[in-house]
Amino acid sequence: MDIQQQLTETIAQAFQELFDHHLDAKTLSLQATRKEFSGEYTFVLFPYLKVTKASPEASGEKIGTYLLKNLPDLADFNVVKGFLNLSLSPPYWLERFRELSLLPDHGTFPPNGKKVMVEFSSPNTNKPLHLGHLRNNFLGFSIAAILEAYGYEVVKANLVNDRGIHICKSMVAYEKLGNGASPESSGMKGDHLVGHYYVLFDKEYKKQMQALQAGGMPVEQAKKEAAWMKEAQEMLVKWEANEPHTVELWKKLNNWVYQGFEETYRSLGVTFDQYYYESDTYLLGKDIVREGLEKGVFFKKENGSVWADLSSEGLDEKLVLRADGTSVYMTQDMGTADLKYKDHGIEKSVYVVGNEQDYHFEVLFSILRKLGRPYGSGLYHLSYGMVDLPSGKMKSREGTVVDADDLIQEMVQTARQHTQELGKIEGFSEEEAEELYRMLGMGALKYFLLKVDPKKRMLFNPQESIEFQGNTGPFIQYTHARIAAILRKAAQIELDYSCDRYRSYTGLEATERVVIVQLADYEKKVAMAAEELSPAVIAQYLFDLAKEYNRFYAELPIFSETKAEVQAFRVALSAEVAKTIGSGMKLLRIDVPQKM
RNA sequence: GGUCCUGUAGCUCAACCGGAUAGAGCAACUGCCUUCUAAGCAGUAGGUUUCAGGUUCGAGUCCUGACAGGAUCACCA
Repeated sequence: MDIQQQLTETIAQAFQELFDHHLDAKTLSLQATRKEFSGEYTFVLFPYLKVTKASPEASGEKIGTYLLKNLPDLADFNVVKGFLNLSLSPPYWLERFRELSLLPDHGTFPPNGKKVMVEFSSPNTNKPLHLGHLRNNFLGFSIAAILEAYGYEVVKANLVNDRGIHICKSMVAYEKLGNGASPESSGMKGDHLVGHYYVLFDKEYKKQMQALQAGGMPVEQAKKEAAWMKEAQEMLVKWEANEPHTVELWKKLNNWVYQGFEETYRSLGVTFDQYYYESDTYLLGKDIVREGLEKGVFFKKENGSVWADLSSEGLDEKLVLRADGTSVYMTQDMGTADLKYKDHGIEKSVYVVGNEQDYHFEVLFSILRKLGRPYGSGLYHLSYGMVDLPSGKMKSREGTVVDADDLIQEMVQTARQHTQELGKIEGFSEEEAEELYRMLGMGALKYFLLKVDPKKRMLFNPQESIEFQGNTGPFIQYTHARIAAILRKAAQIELDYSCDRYRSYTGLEATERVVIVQLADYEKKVAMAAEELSPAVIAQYLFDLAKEYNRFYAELPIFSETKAEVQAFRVALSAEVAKTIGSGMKLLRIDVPQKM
């Protein structure tokens, strides 16, 4: 039985015997003891003073004494104000550590037989990826790993938005100004090339709009009347009508974009199990509209448009089908939800999409539940905040975006420069050094974007760039590399640090105990990260673990320690920390080096 | 205007879902490399948790109301 459970049950017993009062152990909770007090777990007495009919101090003393008598693993207790702090014995912690170190995959839960789909990335094919997409990709890819560790079978899906007016804009500009340019002829990556024409479209479009307005046309009308916009609209109609030339152009540009994306995904290390394309799914969902009408979930207005009335849930009416019978975003999202279920039989579905679409997903999920979909209760929107620049929001048309490819390159370059300045690549081959720079640069970038609570907006300052010291990816990677050096040395001197070598160790320093307590918490953190869909939980945990380990590392000697059992224990402790860092960083999809 | 989210140290972020004296990192300052990697460790300084009420043994956390920032409210995607 878990020690916290033992403690709470014994506390319940104490209440029974000392105060003749029944308490359900499940309602009792312990909290971690704050650093400045001694103990590992704390029981808060305030809520029970009416029962004990004594001062907090006296109550604490009584209960503490009882626990001490009845729990062999408890070594000591103290009462500060209304807080009963409990210290478990060194042998308990040592045993706990031994158990952990014997687990082959600490922090990995057994399969729960359930299937979850994580949809993320989902780019538009009219422009390259930027910093905001990076947050999305890292979140989605990481949460997929976390859910897998938590026992789910995970399908990673990418729903590519490859059609629509925005693509047509790039197509129009390319036809007018492209002169048959290609990635090969221009030397540009495919997605950047297409994005370039998207920007050109916008420039020309603005010019045309201004000209019309100068001629006295109202803004709204000018927006629609501008020549290029009309052409883009026509292009969209032709595309939907399967007009060969348009489709061919569309395919050509999209393929360039896909090649560009593939390259970016490769450097991000992101992969998918399933691709969906909106060009295949945009017509789905109309049958669901029919079904909803029959079930009375939707209703038809006089002009023939179909709506969902969600006012009883505090939402309002939402269009699901236009009067002309064509679909809207909501229609195809309903259809795609069914398709996902049909393809994979998932009971849980996570959509990694920015919080600007909170309302959309609230409505979508509500509709699907009303329709009685079997997967309805397993729908989650992992809503994340925007990445802001000091100048405010990123706007692709205004050129204030931080391009993903550029940023990756800069990060690797910064890592290269930093590492070389520190003179840390002795004995590295050229390839090993490059591999390390990539690992550190990407580690810094991923950690930077993942350490913040996904729900919150975050700020990225390009001037200050991303740090390599303090609460960063490289700090954790560094801790891992440090330990790897210790393990190499242990191997070299053939030191045996298996658990029976340190059984006789009784001292257990405070810093050592702190590290063990932290290690023992790992599994719980994985569960929390999975339930809250928050990689930040893991990131925060790893930083704390690394920090505590580094303190231990600075305070206590290992190889110059004379007692064999102490030496063995400290190496074993180090090895376990490295294992946990490796495992946790895997959940963040960050690689860790053996040397740096 | 309606709805939703956010507001914590100069800056970037935590705070285990109501508990102790609100913690880290960066930036600043002071120490520590002849012993396992100083991308590290120890320390100093930095706070009326936007404001005003309320709930209770106890509030950064819950409720109400201001204020500030953001998102959203299209027969757009």
